Amino acid sequence: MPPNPSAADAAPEMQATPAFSPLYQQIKGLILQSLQSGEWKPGEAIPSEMDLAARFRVSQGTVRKAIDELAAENLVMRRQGKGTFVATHAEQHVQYRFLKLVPDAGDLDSEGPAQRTVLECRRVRAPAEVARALALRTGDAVVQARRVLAFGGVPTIVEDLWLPGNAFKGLSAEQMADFQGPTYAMFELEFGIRMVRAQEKIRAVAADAQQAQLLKVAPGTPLLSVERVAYTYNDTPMELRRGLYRTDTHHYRNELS
Amino acid sequence: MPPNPSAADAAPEMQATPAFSPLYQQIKGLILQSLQSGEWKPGEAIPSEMDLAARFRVSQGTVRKAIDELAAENLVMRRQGKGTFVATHAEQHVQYRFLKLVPDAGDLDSEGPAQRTVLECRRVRAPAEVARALALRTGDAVVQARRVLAFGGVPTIVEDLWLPGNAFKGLSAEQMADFQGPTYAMFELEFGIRMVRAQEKIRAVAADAQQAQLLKVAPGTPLLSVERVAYTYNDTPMELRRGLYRTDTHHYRNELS
DNA sequence: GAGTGGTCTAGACCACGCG
DNA sequence: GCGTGGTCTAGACCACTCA
Repeated sequence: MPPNPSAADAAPEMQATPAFSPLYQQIKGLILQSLQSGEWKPGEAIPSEMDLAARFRVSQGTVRKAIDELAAENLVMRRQGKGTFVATHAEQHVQYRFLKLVPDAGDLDSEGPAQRTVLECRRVRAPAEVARALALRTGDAVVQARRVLAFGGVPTIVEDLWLPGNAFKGLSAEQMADFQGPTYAMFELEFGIRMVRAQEKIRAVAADAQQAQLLKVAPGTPLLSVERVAYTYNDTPMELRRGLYRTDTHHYRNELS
Repeated sequence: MPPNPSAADAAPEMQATPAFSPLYQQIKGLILQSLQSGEWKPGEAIPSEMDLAARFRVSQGTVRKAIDELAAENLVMRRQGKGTFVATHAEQHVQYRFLKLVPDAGDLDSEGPAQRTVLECRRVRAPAEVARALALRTGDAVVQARRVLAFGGVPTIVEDLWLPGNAFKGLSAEQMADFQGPTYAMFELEFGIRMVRAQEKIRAVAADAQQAQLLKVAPGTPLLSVERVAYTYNDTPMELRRGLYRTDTHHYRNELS
């Protein structure tokens, strides 16, 4: 094995660091490419560690360390005795991977799934702010959707979604309403787009008249504003979502370490 | 080496799982005990991997995996070429490890450190709710403190702290105001208590008259209510903190994956 | 019992920090 | 140049799953 053959070959420009990249990072990159290219679909098993080791001509330990990192980033899931599987938003034991709103009391899943009401879903031109978040140009086509989520019959979340028009051609309100399971699971199945990580900006705001009506609260009620940008592989932003959460019976839970 | 000697020895009671525990987990537990007992102080280096391997009579790789997990939990910090160091809230390049409020624009540290105003700091009897959060009994002694944090002269956070009276004997308002650096760093230095992880419950609330005055906003202004329980080793709760954040110029940032 | 991930070892060598 | 953590290997054995 050449000690460090690939890594930074292209442009020998200014770099204080020689850009040393461990073998296992390079392997991780190769596996990531395969994930990205769709060589293995969400929920499927990827080849065994031995197979991958043979394929890349490295030891099993090196593949193992690469997969360890992918598992830590939730891109892949290991199951002892069975194999390593491509992560998916469907059939994941946590129903909503990115939703951190939990009921104040009672079991996490005692509520069951949310009841969805899709109010709107149409193609529009991206406003400047949306375009910026999605790395598009102002005026590019985006799909905009608005919906209300209720838990146990109580409307709790109203949210607006913006999605790049190119990637989400043909997305309809019916599709959003009828699909069983997380919306991100539908994105995987119907559009082949996998959300892999997200970043949220949280604020407290007062409900305006329309929002208040949708959530059945008094206008001016404080609501949690959660602005989320979700990314696919390669740090490509693929969704902007702005949710308003009622926090009288639920709260946003966060673990710090 | 006996294959699995320690682990669950004490009570052979009902357990569907034979409670198999890998060697590296046991080593991790031993290192954790040493951290807990204060054998190594915050900021100090722990023994090298080779030394620990010799001490516990295992291979370096096993120690390494144990330390890997401790590092992942931010209990310990590795620095290549130098050693492995006990994590500390002082001199950590992120000034405030548990504070996720960031300015909407500008560098994260362009604001500099917060200006603290301690309004109150006294011993009281724990109300039921506080006692529950801190695993005390109602009426036990606790230290209660209230303070305002300002950034660039703008009051942005008002927060109440509750600390177990036993562990924080003698904590004074002056101490809280005068200490340079994060409050959690003071807890380490003055009381030998290290906060290791925390859990937050976030809600949107309306400012009452007093809160509004302290933050110089109109009464009724929506504020982020952040209720944090911070834990030392062993999942022992050692602080309850309730902060109210202005979110007109700042936001709570969260990364999901 | 075969196949998968998980643990453990022992040894070699590399990158980094510091004297 | 030495000691530290970091990488890589090769091989043995263990725990889990499923046919």
